[in-house]
Amino acid sequence: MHGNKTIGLSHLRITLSDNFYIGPGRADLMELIAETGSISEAAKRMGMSYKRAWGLVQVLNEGFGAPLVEASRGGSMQGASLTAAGREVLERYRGMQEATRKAIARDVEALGALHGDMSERK
Amino acid sequence: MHGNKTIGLSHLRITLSDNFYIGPGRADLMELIAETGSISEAAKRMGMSYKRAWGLVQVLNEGFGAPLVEASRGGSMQGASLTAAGREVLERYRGMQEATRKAIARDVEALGALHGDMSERK
DNA sequence: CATCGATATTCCCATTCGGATATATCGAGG
DNA sequence: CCTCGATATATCCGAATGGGAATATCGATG
Repeated sequence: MHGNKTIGLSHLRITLSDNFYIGPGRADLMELIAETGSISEAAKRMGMSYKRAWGLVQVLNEGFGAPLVEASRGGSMQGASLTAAGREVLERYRGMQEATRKAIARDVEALGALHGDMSERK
Repeated sequence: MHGNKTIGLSHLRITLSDNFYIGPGRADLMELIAETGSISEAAKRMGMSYKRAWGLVQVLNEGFGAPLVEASRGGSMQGASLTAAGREVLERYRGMQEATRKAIARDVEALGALHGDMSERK
């Protein structure tokens, strides 16, 4: 019928300071790092290069006051994971996404209906 | 003291279909067009080139089913304004921004406190 | 029918962003 | 002390973005 893109909230960015914000891409990356225990594997699943993912990790660690991602190399313990702060940031962000979806549901529906009416008539 | 960037919700994007979304930049541009009655003046106030503003107007008019911005040239009636649909989209978007701010206020504060604790100790 | 102001449109170019790739580094374990 | 897998890092390059500027177009008005 029509496309498969998500309708509704697509980008929610929260700015915490001049040099730090958390948005959907960074949150997804953090979640995948937590799931896979690896920056490179998370990057692969996000469809982005390791370089970009690594750059984002730098931003996450340097922008926030404390590191959000912990990475270690060498031996069999190598890999990456979220710090306690990282887990909290991610959890809070997911919560805000959900709260936002609920808060704007009616408006989204109204806009969707308006958009539908307008574009239906081809 | 510190920077002057807005803390909290900074980007809210709502996707209505595969080829249309409304975000803060587009909303601001629409608002300025409504205020000034001119694409070029709105562009100037947004600090962007007319070319870019005009491109955004194209997107707004072609992505949504119906035009959101109406422009006319020639004579003394030249200028631009929002259509009824445009006004409604803008109004709804502003409402969603406000609803979102309220919905996430507690989380933002909590994150801000966490961030503050973390970055305070230099 | 010339003027005027804002829209409409195109061309060229600097900057940015990120992918691809290659290489270096680390350190537990065989 | 060599291997291995994942992190860390630099270099090169193509695509996309958007600005600046030049030009064309429109049409009410005088």
